[in-house]
Amino acid sequence: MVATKKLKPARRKTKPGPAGRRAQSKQEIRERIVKAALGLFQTKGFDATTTKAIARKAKIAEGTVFNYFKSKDDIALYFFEQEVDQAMAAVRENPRLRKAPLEEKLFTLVHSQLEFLAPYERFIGTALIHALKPASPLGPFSHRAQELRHRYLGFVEELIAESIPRPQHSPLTFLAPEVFWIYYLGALLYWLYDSSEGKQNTLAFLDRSLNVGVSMLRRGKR
Amino acid sequence: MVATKKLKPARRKTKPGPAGRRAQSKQEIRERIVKAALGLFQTKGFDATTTKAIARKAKIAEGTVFNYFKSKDDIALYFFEQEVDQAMAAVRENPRLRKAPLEEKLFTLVHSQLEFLAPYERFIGTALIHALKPASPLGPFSHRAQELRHRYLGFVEELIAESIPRPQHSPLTFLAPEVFWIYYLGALLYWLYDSSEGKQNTLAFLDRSLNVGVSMLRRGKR
DNA sequence: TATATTTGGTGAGCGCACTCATGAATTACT
DNA sequence: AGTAATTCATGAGTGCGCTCACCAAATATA
Repeated sequence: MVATKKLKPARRKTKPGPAGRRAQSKQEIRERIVKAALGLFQTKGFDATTTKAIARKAKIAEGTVFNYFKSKDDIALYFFEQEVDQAMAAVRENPRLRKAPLEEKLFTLVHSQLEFLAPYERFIGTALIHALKPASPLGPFSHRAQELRHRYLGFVEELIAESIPRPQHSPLTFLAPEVFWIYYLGALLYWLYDSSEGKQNTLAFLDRSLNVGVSMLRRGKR
Repeated sequence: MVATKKLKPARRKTKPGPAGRRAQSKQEIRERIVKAALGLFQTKGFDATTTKAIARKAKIAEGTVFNYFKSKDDIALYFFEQEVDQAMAAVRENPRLRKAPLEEKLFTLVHSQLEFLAPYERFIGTALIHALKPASPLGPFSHRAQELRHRYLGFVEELIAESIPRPQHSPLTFLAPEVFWIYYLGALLYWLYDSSEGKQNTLAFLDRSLNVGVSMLRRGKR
């Protein structure tokens, strides 16, 4: 029963400095984890990145990662939350867009998302593959990602509502946000494989397809 | 090559057992695995079912499971393949449907799928949760499930093509199979939570929504 | 029948994501 | 200040899905 175990006294690196308060340190560690994880995701891919490696790079114990994120998928999800929030804010806070046509708002939305993702292209690629696996808790239709998706769809619905007058609503209008969600996934794939300079092919594709889509929405009254 | 024959005391190793042929045994084991897995999925849920338990119930070693299926997800996928194939066959082989309107064919398709799934409701529930996780390799958008999804979408596209004349094709028609895929997922969820007798609410929902959807497709020309 | 080749079941073992009892560092209370 | 209460980093441990070297049984070849 009595195990002669090497009990290493848990040594904590006490920063002698005017050590930040708890909350401060918490925020800092959270950022260290995200930064370490994103770096590894980008260089090694999502699956090949272990939580142990993330912890090592963030200079914390492996278990600590799970004090901040419920799962490895959650770390990636956190990143996508930032991506979506940032893009929605970009649309909302642009006064020029206030009275712009719907297709322009949607273009800005997707464009902002892609800009945010740009530095992490490799990560996005591996994460998307991972996410599209039928069992992925990170997937674009997953339970875990539901809240984020819901927020995004709600926002798109809002944009549509303020551009398409009520009486024109058709069953298609009701489905539009869902369709747009799929559309965004398609655009992401297009973007990932777009090797044109500055991803201009993707931008052109967005422009054209959004025009077609929105005009279909307008015509589709009743 | 040149045989230096050695004479050894003959060792009879042949077990008098009714040794089945290899192929026969293979098929049998495969079925044992599927049956054991489905049983456990249904009673304990997908996640809570371990491959060890499946092996134990199928009376084989754990490793053997992976000689027949690449992963645990693949076992579930195999089940869904049967489901889809069966439903497509039900539509194809029903002569009455030959000249029936599109909405009727689609209704039969989905209805057949639901009938097949009926005895495994609990399993479907847990599997769907599992599958909708962003990282699930079983998920409805996963890489692994891609082939099955492709087959299904191709079939739906065929049905649409033989009902909607070419010149009426619009961008919407192009997207229709993808939309229908989402629609099917929605219907599955509806069905899972439908506590009405004989799931009649789901059937009514299917009837109404397919009528609306198909007529939209017809009107949406050009 | 005797020997060579192939098939495929086996289960210990691996690396993984994730858990948990522990106790040190911090905060709250007096 | 001292002391109690709380927070939370820690890392060995757990159980998982899955791999692999092994070798017996089945089959092919003689």
